[in-house]
Amino acid sequence: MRISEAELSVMDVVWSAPGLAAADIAAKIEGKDWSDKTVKTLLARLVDKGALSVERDGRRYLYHPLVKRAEHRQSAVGSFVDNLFGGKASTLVAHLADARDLSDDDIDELEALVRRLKDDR
Amino acid sequence: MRISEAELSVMDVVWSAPGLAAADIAAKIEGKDWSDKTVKTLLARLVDKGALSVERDGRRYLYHPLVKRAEHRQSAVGSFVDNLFGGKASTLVAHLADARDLSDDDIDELEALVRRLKDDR
DNA sequence: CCTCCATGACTACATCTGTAGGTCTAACAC
DNA sequence: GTGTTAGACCTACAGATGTAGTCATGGAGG
Repeated sequence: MRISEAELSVMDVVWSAPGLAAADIAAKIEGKDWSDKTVKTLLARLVDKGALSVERDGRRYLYHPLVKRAEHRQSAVGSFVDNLFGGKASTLVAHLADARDLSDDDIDELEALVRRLKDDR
Repeated sequence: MRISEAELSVMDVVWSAPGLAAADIAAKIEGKDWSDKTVKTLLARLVDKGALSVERDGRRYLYHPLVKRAEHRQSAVGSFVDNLFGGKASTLVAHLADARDLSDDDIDELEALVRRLKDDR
């Protein structure tokens, strides 16, 4: 189940605040100047795809995520690495360093990850 | 300039062997069971987008990359991090370990990379 | 020369995406 | 109870994408 870029903006809101109605979600979307109709369409598509569930609340619907953000991120990272880097995660990371300046935090995080990985193996 | 998933398979071949004709490229595409027409269409679209250049060779065309693989990877990684991880590279990295089993090689490379990054800062 | 085939050129078409617009209905304000 | 309106429901439509098919044409082979 693929979640498109526009849909992802909607999911982001639902993930961080589950149980909102369409209008509230539309209001909380940042960066995009979308009509509420647009947001409704995206919500409907997400429900269709099984990414969101709806709960009736009087005359409105409240939206809840059916897929977890972490799950989605994981599968997205997986296909991304496969598509662009022939499945080699280290190649991705190498490009990450070029693509954007890694912050000290980023580097620390990487280091911690490496330590964890080495302990595990 | 966005390169779609199918187009990327074509680019992969052109990147690793520039200067081939359409039929040869089609033959070298792995994993996909595409008609040569499909490959031709993708090539045409890539030329349109300015990702490939053509060089006439008698009655055929030879294809050369106009964008470098590394450049494309970098910009793709950039948008990916922005879209999915709010621009935080470390969040991506955190998910990397879960998304796929990293090979020992991957881990070694990661370690080397971290060392380099730490030296630089 | 005439035929056949490899290639290019153009066309096709369903689906997905981004981005809305209209209509209908039920609840809320009076 | 009647008009107003928020929200649901359906429809629209252009561009991107995946996946090909048809037509024309210039060389290669006989």
